[in-house]
Amino acid sequence: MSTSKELLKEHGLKFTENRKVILEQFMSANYALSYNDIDAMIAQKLDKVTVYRTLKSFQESGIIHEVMDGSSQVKYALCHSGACSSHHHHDAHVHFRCEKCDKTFCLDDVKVPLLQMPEGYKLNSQSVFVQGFCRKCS
Amino acid sequence: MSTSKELLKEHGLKFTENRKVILEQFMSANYALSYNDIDAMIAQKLDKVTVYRTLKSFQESGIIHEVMDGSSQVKYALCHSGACSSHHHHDAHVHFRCEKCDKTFCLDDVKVPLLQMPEGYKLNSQSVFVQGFCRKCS
DNA sequence: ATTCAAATGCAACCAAATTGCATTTAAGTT
DNA sequence: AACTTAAATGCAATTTGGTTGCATTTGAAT
Repeated sequence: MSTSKELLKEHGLKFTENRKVILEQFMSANYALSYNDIDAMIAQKLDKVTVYRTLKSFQESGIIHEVMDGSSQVKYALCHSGACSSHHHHDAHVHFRCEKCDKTFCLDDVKVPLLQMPEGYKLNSQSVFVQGFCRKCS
Repeated sequence: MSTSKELLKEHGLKFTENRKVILEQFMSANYALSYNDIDAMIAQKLDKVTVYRTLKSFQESGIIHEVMDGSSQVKYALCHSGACSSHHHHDAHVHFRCEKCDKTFCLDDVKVPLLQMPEGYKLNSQSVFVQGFCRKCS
């Protein structure tokens, strides 16, 4: 388990107080966070531009990855695979959105079978998004 | 193959000139369309509110379904299964986004494998989104 | 031809996210 | 420890994607 400082260093990012605070939100949550989630968690202490730019640099350096869950805001979650770096994400896991609590989780354990593409298509990456009720809400 | 008029009738929607025009864009395209795509195709002849509301009513009546492809705009594509109606979509197929031409296609033939959820999760729906190069761009 | 709910278009609005620019700060160098 | 500089930050303004309120028009059932 790295500290926020180590994690930033490992991905080539300068350590700042703001980045530490934002990164720790991800480390303490077990679900994907949107800008609004973060803004609420840090009690609106940071300018929104800073938060958005921080999310972008975290994503570009492979610390977090985008989670599509059909909501109007983009969400992000920590990359756990360790294999993520700049512009090379390795998140072949399943994203699960709970229809009751509206949280979206990364199910790192669920294996996604490799799909067979029709003739002529070349597959680079696949992502699976499922909905239902999470453990707490079932 | 239904005409646009028949298709609207079958889904309980009033036939209007605007709906005909918009629906025919979907029938002529083999890929998912965003508001901007449609606006360009019809040469900005309709108010954006009309287009957005038309898309919403098409979706709610089961004529088109939402396609998430990671782009900033929501896209839609015709429901081909025939099993779609109001608030009951049956689009268990794969969506494929081409990284070169940036079009997103419905691969109706590629079946989505049923995933095994971890203990405690209840699964309601699943959707698969893949990226790569399409037939034309390979 | 009449009727009326549904569809349309305009203006205004809202939410999410980005850009330009001046200021501050982290971290390497003397 | 002070110096330097590129990167990070914050404010204001803007852009983009989409929605709401309301008055007018239109499709299709009588």
